Amino acid sequence: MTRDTHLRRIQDVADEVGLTSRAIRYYEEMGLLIPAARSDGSHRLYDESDVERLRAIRGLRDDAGFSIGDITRLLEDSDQLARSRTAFLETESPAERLRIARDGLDRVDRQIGLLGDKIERLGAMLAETRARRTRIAGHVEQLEAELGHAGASLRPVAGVPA
Amino acid sequence: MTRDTHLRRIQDVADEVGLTSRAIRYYEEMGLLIPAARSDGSHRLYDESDVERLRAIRGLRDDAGFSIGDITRLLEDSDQLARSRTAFLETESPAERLRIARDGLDRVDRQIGLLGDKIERLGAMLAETRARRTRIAGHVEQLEAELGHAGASLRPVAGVPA
DNA sequence: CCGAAATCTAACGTGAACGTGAAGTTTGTG
DNA sequence: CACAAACTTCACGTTCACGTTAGATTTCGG
Repeated sequence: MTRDTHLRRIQDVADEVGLTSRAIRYYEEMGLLIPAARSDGSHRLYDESDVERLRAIRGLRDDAGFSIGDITRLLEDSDQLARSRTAFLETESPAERLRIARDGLDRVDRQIGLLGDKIERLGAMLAETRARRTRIAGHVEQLEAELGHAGASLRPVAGVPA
Repeated sequence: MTRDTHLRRIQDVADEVGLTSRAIRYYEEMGLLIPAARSDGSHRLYDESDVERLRAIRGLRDDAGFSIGDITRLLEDSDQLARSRTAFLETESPAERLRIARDGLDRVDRQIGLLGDKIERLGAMLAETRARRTRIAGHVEQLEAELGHAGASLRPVAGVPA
């Protein structure tokens, strides 16, 4: 099971995912991730799953605007899901499997709910903004028609006083 | 033009929009809004447009997760749009009107871009999560079928050892 | 007009999310 | 193996977005 475990150091990883090394250490302090390994000295060493986790953290922070606390809870749910998956595969009892799967379903449903709510509210804002755009675009079109669609160079129009 | 100018005090407004009075004063410090008036003493007095502006601020903060700095820029664009609208209505020159309308179009397009990007990235996250949900739901369904869809009360199934 | 409640300004306090040294250790390279 | 670059662990500093007194007005109900 020991893979081509290509381990990387902190600054390397930080550069790739767009975080600072300090931020990564901070997330570790907050319990968001533990590096896959440490060197003989004690330098942090990250594997590819760590990198993906950091990418997810950055996405949730920058794109979704979630706080570190929110992210902690979301990832805890994800982690529990992963553990559930392992437990699921290791048990033979269908009843136990069902219980685990149902628990997992609840967790993803919570995540979907959070994301969905956020998207919905943002969508409402976007709709309002688009409505304004439509009105303005209408003005522009009509005026361009009146002016004979003269590009950026506007020449005076007969009958209109300066 | 002097309307039924129903002016309200800060705590009243704060309660309605779901902010604290301190937060409202802070937004004023940051230049986000100036109350419609002040009393003979110097208590802040807000009109309905102020209330709507505060509601917008709260939405951008809580729903979209924008920083106060982001919100400042977004509202500056909106304000410029409003001023453009006034200027638009007050000028007779079609050329000038077109220039104003085109400027407005650029501004709403920027806003739409910001919101759209955010929604798109959130949508990608949601899609991933939904995909996971589908897999888990499949497990649940299959297991429920195997178990004869016994609800929450699980009774032992013949042939399955404890 | 008077007292309680609300608001004012001004200033300091706070939690989150890191930034920024300092001082010592580890690692890769010539 | 020498040595600079990268890393380590503290620990204090900073910015943002307000919270929290403090002390002085102002407003409102009776």
